[in-house]
Amino acid sequence: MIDISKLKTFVTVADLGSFSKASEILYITQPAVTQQIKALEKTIGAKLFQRTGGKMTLTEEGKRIYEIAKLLLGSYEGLMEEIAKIKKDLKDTLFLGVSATLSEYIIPNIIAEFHKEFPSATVKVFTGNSHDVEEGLLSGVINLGIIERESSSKFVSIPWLEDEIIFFTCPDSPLARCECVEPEDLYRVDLVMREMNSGTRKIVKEALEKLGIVFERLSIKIEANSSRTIMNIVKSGYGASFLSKGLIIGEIESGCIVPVKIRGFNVRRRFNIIYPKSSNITFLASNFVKFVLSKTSDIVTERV
Amino acid sequence: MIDISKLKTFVTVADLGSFSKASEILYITQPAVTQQIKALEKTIGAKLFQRTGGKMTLTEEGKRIYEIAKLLLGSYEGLMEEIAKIKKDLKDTLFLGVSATLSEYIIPNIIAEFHKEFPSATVKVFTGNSHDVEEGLLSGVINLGIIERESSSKFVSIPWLEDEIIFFTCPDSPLARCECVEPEDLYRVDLVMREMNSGTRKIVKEALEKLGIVFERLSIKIEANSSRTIMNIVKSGYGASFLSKGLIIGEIESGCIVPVKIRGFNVRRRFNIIYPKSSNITFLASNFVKFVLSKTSDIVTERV
DNA sequence: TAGTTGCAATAAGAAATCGTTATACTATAA
DNA sequence: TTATAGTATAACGATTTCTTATTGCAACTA
Repeated sequence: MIDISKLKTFVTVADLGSFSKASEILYITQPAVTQQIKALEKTIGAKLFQRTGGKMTLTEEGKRIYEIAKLLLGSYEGLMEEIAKIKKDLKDTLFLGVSATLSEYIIPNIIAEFHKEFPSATVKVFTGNSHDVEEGLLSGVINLGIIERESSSKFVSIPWLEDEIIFFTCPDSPLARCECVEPEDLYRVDLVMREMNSGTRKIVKEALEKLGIVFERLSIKIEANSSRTIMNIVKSGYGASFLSKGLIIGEIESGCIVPVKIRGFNVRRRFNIIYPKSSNITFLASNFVKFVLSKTSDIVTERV
Repeated sequence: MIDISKLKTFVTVADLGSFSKASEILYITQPAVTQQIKALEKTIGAKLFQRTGGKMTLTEEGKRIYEIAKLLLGSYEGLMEEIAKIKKDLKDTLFLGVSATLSEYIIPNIIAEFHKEFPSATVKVFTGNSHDVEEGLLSGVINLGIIERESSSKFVSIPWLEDEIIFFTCPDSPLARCECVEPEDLYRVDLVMREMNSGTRKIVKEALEKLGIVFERLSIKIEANSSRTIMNIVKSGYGASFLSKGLIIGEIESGCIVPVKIRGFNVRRRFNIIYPKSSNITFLASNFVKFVLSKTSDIVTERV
């Protein structure tokens, strides 16, 4: 298979009429040029240059190859330009991998503000569970992840916002009148829950089991993978559910839903900003981290 | 510098959606495919494939590269086709390097007849002195040489026609009446000669010097590098000259010019068909040798 | 005519590349 | 859970392709 660099050498020699001059331009030694041309001539099966006299001139076959070689080198230039563009684009792009919960309340605002400060930057958000985010980070598809739990030792973790999971129902529900219910009362409530693999569901399950609840005995009548869907279901008068405080704080304040305390139930978790230890953090990603921490430092310190 | 084979691999993987399938088509192992794609991704600075799921699908960057890569591979195909054409053309072409003397009488007929037997062949004749022919053979520009003297040990020599150099003048000249002249008589004759580097001149000079003639004292009034010019000059009544018998046999028979013997002057030389020992003789060249020897075997054996 | 100079070819060794085998990892299917 | 298919990784060997050093050749110059 013919090498592009050999063709480049060939064209350069043809243009300059000299092996040694070509070697200077190509930053290789003259014997390397000789060898490359020789190799080309061998694969083509014809002399490409006339060695007679002071200048190297193309043979008839050399001329035929020259024309096509220039075309091919043109395509190659195009390829390299496209690669340069891609590199530039990627340098200006921040790929965020964010858990479903976060992507719905804090992150949109932060991205909007970040974009004001870095107008040339493009931010792309992948929403997925913690595992997806970690995988994306390792494969390089994602620059920065924000997940709801501690990550493995492969990642650098920066603790960020604290999040509280709240039990809530609609104002019409009998539960809404209680200040505080016992864990066992939950068996008598129709529950709306996040889907099986959800981090929220997992942490709620663990917390309830610590309080002696057999999770499987709860009457989970509806499952959904969207927090907003869940909230709307409860808001419209059906059952109760668990969600991050940040997601429902607006609705609580407007009185659409009512938070209910469960005795002994106190679930707080901290979101972590993570990136792989193995690869360096990108310029944009590091700026995003700085930006995010400065914007939320008051909240973080307040709750730690 | 990006390798064409890597691009070929990339496009194949993209088309098939699988590393292992691509490896089969490309006749390499699957790890080789992995490595090539990885190397590409490293130089481009972006993932080209999404590894999620059963199929390998192009990322956005992968798609951008894919389009250009196909263009480039197209140019490459064009290059390979042109190379194939060149190889075919060269296979059907015989490059002969022939001395000036020969190119004027024997060779044209032989080529014409050879072409009848090998109609698809193209024969190209370079006329030049022995040195030029040897150089052309070594550089590969010429496939077969026919020269007037023994060649160096770098070449295979096949003895061919014997040639005799004849002294002649025009019928009106006083010399024309002599059956045989003495070498010293030449000092009194105006001579027409081939140019300095001519093989004919060289061999005549040597032969005359053996007979005691000081070559520089001869009155060489006209020099020409064309045998035909020389013959025409003598034919038109001026002086005398030396030329190959084959070149003037027609004119002798028609009485336009008259051969004159010089006592002790007997110059015969044998043309040699030569090709480099280092490189193999081409198919066409070998057929040409066979053809030429069969056509002239009667003459050759007769004179050996 | 010999010596100098410029350029290409050759030789030999070092470094990089690339493909191979063997093996590990990771999903999906049974 | 195991089996299987497909990809990733590791290590080694072969090839390629540089490099430096040297030779060869031709043109120019004294």
